[in-house]
Amino acid sequence: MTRRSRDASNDTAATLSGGGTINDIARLAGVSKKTVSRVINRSPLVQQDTREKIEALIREVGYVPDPMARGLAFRKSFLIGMVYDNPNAQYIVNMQEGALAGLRGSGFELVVHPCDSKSEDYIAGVRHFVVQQRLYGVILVPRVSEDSALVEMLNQVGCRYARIAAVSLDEPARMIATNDRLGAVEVANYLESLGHRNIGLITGPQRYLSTRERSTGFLQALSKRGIELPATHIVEGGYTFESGVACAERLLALEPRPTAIFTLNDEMAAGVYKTAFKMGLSIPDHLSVVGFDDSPMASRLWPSLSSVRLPIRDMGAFAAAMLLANEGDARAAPLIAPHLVVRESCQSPR
Amino acid sequence: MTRRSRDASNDTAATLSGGGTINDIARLAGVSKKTVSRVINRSPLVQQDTREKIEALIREVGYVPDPMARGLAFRKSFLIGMVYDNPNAQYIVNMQEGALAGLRGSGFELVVHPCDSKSEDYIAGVRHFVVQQRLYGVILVPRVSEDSALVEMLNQVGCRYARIAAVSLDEPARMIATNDRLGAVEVANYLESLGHRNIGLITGPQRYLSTRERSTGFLQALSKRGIELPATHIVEGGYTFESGVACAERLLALEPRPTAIFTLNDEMAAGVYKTAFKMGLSIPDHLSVVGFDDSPMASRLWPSLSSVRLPIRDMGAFAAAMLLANEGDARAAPLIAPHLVVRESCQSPR
DNA sequence: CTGAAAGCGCTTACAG
DNA sequence: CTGAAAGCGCTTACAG
Repeated sequence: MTRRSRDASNDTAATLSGGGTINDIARLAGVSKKTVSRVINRSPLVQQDTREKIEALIREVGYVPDPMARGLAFRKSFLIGMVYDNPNAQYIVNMQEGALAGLRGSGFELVVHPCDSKSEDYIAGVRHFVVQQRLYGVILVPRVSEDSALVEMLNQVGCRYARIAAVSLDEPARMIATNDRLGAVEVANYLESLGHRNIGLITGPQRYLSTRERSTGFLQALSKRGIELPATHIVEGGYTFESGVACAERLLALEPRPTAIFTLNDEMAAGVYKTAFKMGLSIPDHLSVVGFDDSPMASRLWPSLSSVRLPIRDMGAFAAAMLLANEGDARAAPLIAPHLVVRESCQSPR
Repeated sequence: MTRRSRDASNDTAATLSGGGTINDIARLAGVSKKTVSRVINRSPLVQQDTREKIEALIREVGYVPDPMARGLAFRKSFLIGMVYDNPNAQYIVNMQEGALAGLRGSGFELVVHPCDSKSEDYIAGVRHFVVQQRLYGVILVPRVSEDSALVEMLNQVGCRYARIAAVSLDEPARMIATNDRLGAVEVANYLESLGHRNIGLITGPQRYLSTRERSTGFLQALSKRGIELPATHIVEGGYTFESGVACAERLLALEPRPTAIFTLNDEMAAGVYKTAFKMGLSIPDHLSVVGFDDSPMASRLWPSLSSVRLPIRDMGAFAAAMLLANEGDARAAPLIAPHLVVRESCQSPR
């Protein structure tokens, strides 16, 4: 009889559950399933040798607890959601990979939720997602991470979250600040050190936190080195290619013409390239350009574009680890530092 | 008493389950929970008016069945996996969006699983993912979709799948063929109609199905129009930017120099741009270029790159719908047709 | 067409 | 430190 049920559970193992149930382990170990449960959940209330015996058995049988059964009993799933409205595909994919790396070995999986933060009812959509799936927690990617109404809803339904944003917006244990400002400072120092004095800046929409942080960092650092950009040299784009083209047309019509342009993302930098080429200006001979994001395109443009890189994968891994940490263990993420990747798009003005 | 429990279940609704349990609905409707279960699962064995009453109640209360409880009883989760090793981030993000669109309203969610198909044990990784989560099904994206060992494992563990590949590799109900060949035919006809006769082709690795399909379509279509490419004009790249640079150097050293180059992805087309510019060749004046993928970069390059676009979002939606369909309803996806997006990178040879 | 019983594989709450 | 009972919210298998 015991034999029969073992065989049965092994057959099951081959096609369904991947190593029997908690009952199989309990029977094999000669303990109650509650004790096995304690081992699974790392309760300290298990005798050392009992624990080791059970752990060996679990490995041997290849037993993995069923997340749905655990979730049903816990009233929380073993799923982490990633909520995003970021149009930068590489950003999303890198973040996913990082999050999964942070989840590795925990039995948690990542479920994705793209959304449109401009639609009125996107918060209701996220709410439904979180509540129905009883998500353990969610990772909030810019720009949804900046939406306090979203965060309020999550607090209301009791869902944990980790916010990723250009600067800290929340308590450290729920926040990953990417310090975009530091990246922009590095660009300012780089351009100044090359000898540029007549510099143009193309920003994103001012309602974006990233825009405000990057602009502030850039302008303050220039100012610290004695360079004040006149208002004519700062134009607001829309983080799109087309807006980059249009803003570059305005900047490059100035007299004297700026010798360098910093765009707050790579999309707009590509737009600057287009305008410069159309005007017969060579990069970096006549114009130096720096972007932000280090998108795949940056190294494909010709000449290749110097750009600020954020450690997106690491950010995703920290965010995931933060969500899994116990309340007590939770600590702030280490300092995230963006850095400028120098390529071929800049030189000293002539 | 009835009142009290209603209130209680509403409190719960606010923070946890989003609208009570099956028992609440059953009590309110004055039926057994089994009958409610039949309504949820669209069983025909329910009287029309009973069904309507229950459906109204479900809407009113905002009841949504707990996927973990259902999954535990069904022995299958309400999760669809997406398994990929494709380095094209935009492809992945579009596919995710499409899959989610196909899943909308079904109560299913999408869980992602990037992997490295070059590593020896990636199949074990996918197996663990599928078995532990008891996935309902998986979407297989190129190139993992081409791996018959992966598919064999999935059949062995009894997991449904939908494969996306350049050409049909499986029974129609499990396959979404993207007909890459048709896209390449269109490019051949386009270049020939512009008057190009001396054409270069940069392929991907021959072990990739997409490469074989695209190459075949292109060469056959040219042949049909009386153009036979000599072996010197066909070079094998690695689908990378760098390989595009190197292959272009070889092609552009030929005498007479080709007037057009077709690269089997956009990454390599960007490499051709770089080589052409370095040699002082202007695009499209001296050289016409066509890519494949219609990546975001295609429209950002200067001049913008003509490229073949696949309806990736739709493919994802079809794949998801296919997985949810019952065995009987399952039917082949409609014909997927890639098409050439014409931009500024080609003109007649002079 | 409808329902009472048993069970999916875990955990919590309570004893000991 | 360990376990028996009850329960998480559903479904299957069996009756009627």
